[in-house]
Amino acid sequence: MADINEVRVSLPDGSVREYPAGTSLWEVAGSISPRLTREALAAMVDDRAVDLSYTLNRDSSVRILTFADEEGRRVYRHSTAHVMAQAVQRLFPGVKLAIGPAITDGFYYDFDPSEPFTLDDLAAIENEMEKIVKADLPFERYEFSRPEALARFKESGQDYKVELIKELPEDEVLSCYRQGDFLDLCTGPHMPSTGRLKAVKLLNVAGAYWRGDEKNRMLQRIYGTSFPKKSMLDEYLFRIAEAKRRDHRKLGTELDLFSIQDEGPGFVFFHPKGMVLRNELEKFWREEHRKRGYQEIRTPIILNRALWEQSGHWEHYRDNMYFTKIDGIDYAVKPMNCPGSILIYKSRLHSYRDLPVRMGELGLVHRHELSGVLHGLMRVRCFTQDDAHIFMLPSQIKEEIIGVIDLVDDFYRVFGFPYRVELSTKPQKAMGAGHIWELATGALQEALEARGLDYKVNEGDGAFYGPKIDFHLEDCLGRTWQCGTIQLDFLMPEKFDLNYVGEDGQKHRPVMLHRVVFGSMERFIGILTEHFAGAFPAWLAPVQVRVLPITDRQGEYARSVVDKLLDRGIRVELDARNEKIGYKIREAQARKIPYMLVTGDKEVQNGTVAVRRRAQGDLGPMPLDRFEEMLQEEINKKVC
RNA sequence: GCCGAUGUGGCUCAGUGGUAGAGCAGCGCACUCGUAAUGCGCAGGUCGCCGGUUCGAAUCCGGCCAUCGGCUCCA
Repeated sequence: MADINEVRVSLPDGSVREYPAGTSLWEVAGSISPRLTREALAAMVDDRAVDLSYTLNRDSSVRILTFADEEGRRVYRHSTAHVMAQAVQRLFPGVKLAIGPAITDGFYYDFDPSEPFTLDDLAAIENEMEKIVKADLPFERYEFSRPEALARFKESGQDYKVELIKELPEDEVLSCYRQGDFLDLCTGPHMPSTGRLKAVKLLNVAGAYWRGDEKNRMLQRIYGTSFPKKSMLDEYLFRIAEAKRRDHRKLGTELDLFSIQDEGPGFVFFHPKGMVLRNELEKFWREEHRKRGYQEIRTPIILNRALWEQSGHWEHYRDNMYFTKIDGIDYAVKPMNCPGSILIYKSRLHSYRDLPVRMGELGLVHRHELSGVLHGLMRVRCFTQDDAHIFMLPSQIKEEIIGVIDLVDDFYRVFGFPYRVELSTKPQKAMGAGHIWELATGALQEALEARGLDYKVNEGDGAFYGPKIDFHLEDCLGRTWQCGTIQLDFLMPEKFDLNYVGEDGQKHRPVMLHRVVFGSMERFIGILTEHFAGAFPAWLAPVQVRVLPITDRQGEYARSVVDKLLDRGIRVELDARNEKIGYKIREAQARKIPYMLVTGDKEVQNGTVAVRRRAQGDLGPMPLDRFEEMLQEEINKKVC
């Protein structure tokens, strides 16, 4: 039995240690290892994050947090945000403070200054922060009652803090943290002192609404990040630079894949090379869907307003739609493909024996997005969904969902994308009764579990007509993109009075499933471009081979090589320009063409080609047939 | 839509009140060359658009358009 003055502390490694009551976490860390003492930032005590100065007065489980822990990083970045706010307040007296949380790779703080910050201000703020770091000011925690806190922040004119305090529960004890001359309302915890900050970088300034609501005042947000080692910061900055280097908008121009012109903001022009990519993706898509029992359809882009009223889009989606009039009658440009698909289903009678009916459509949809959110191929105003609608018996739900999950898995595997799954439930602005939503959500959940997939639940993030499973794929820089979704829908069949004839000869209601795999062809091409940094695998590469004669003596032979490959369906170009071979290779590398075939006198004489592979360099000479065989296999197997 | 920044030849960028520049790409000529840049020459821009100030505007002012970074990961 432990002494009443002793507390038992269980540590993450399963060990239990005893300390005198009143021992601080600082001391606990010290008793574990000197390294932990150096690196400790805060701690988790019984799953609550606290400062190292926190003292233990009862048995607890303790985990000391360092930068290696997710929670530790949050503490580190949040403390950095406080230091930045202190620097800003010193340089811009009278600036009002809003909030300053840690985010995934750093932190931000929202300010309400009299003048917007400029990029030059950032350097000055960084300098001032350095002084605060050098001074190594301790972070000290204070607790206030609500009235005390209110009085304090009212007096210093911190209106946003006052607003925050007013929203907190009446009886709550409020905490503030002070470092030197700076005091901020904050739950904490914080690192022990400002001297722990080693590498800080302020990244950019941007406008942000108070509480993210466009009805509120626009504040000035400063983004930054921090690390305990300069090398870690450098690595992070390198990752940002790498992402910039891979930007699909830049590569799209360089590789002549697509453009977006002032004449059509948010509307993409696909150039011939981009079209090759698109067509290859579509070819792959069609083949895989055919194998899985899908039929392809195409429905009109403009349809009568009455259809959209019936589907509920008029009520729920009007703000994002474009409208037109034909012969004095209202029409809408489709923002989704489902109503069109439904009209095809309804065009004839269906027997239960026909179900499931799987109708795929590469459907062009238009959606009005705010001008400020447009972004290359990733966020556009018109895009092609690789859509499909499955009409099925209620008893087929689970099997069909599993079928789609398998399909998505197969697709992403081809490109080498790992992915995460999320389940989104009933939103605020939803159509239909609660029990139907429960039924639908349960079916999705069951399929996920049957398939043994881990998933995260997003409460309230579903479509207005049903819950959904989202697939978020991860690219080579660790960024995630939402692509595939599966949405279960009991409502559209109701609204459109869909039915099938059952075994009993009576009419019954089918269930509908909406799903996409690529998501949008445009966005998927953008993601692929960044993922491969423009160096597409051979099966997708707009140009697969470029033939490079060394002098114009080999022009005729090079031409015959090109013709032969063209004849076999290879995408090949000839570079017959009067340039040195090094120059031609350099350019072909820059265009990220997978294979270069150098043809000089030796090759003409032996009837071979000297193969150079984009990634590996010179592979030496080989007969053209052997090269072609090798390339065909690489293309057929979709080697990445 | 809102805040801030930006807009100069196909691309990347210089030029802050006095006759529009460079590199790359393109075209021509010479060289006929073996695995990431041969040399010389030529052509190419109503400086995003509209208006204003001025003897004079890419440059200063106003409006518009487009692009870029953002617009709750909540003390």
